[in-house]
Amino acid sequence: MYICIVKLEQAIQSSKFKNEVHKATLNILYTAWWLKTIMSNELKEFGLTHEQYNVLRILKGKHPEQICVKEISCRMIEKSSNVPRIIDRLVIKKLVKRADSPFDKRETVISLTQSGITILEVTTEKINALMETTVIMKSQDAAQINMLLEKLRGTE
Amino acid sequence: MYICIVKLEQAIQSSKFKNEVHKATLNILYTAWWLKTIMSNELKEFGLTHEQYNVLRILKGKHPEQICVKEISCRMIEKSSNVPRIIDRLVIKKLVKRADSPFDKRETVISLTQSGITILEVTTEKINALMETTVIMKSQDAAQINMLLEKLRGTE
DNA sequence: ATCAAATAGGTGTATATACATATAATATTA
DNA sequence: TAATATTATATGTATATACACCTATTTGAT
Repeated sequence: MYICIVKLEQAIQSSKFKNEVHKATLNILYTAWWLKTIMSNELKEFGLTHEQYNVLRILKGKHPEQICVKEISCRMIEKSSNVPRIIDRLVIKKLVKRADSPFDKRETVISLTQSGITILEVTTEKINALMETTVIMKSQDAAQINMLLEKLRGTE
Repeated sequence: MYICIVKLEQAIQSSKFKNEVHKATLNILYTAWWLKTIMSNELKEFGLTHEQYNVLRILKGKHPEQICVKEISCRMIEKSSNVPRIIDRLVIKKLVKRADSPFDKRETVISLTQSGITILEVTTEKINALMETTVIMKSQDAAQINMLLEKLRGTE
């Protein structure tokens, strides 16, 4: 328990927390940064950013279906990401392609290209392997975190 | 328990998680985004960003002592923030001031101005009030989250 | 004492976030 | 049906993130 308390303190060089709830918010923010940094490090090798990877993952989930920009936005972890511009960069790299929607001319529909599929498979395998060695967590503890975080967010 | 499972699924419109650990990483990333959004919303009223607020808080912790840029960087929640430029904007708003270090001419030391102190007091009070109504969490649950997150990060 | 290495801070560039606005297409409703 | 509101996407601007590189200063080794 003492070691745990030390850790966030070391990370942000501070030990003055108003209370456990305040410390938990800082701990969540710090842990998210830590996770993103680890993943981005791995993605860098493939010229992908964390957000670009998130978009590719979302497209994979429905592949070979095409998905409109709006639907991708809804599924993003960070909602305020500017999806059209992330797509711009993926199009330049030929990992996704844009097309007009046949149903609604306002919509642009996006789908993975073959090289998008390939890069996604390789990176996902790499990231999964990395996560297994870096994020050491029992399934039971993970379930506990899931429960507590969702309790924390309450009704939203 | 069922409600909890639904929540992240709703947030990112997905229910396909490899396992509880994978779900936990997404839950942490999403919850951090959620927390930042709530806080930024409140800070917006004062023309501050989340990161600018973080720098002001760090300066407050040592006030009236001056702190060098490097030390501020070490204490940031998001380590890769570009502190010199965040300070640029705080200087323009006259919330902090720069000075040469008397000990090491490479260093720039930063301190809060009176209006920096004032804005920090007002915003902190606002954010604390907001957190108390938004982040509904028992001290015991918070302690549990702290323990689990630090366990997850392992040895770093 | 001098030179090489390390350190602190700043700057440049690409990408992302946050927010406002613009534009075209669709839906609504008077 | 014509006029209006809404929706989907794109774009513009300020700030932040990520990373490389530059300069001045200090440290350390010989």
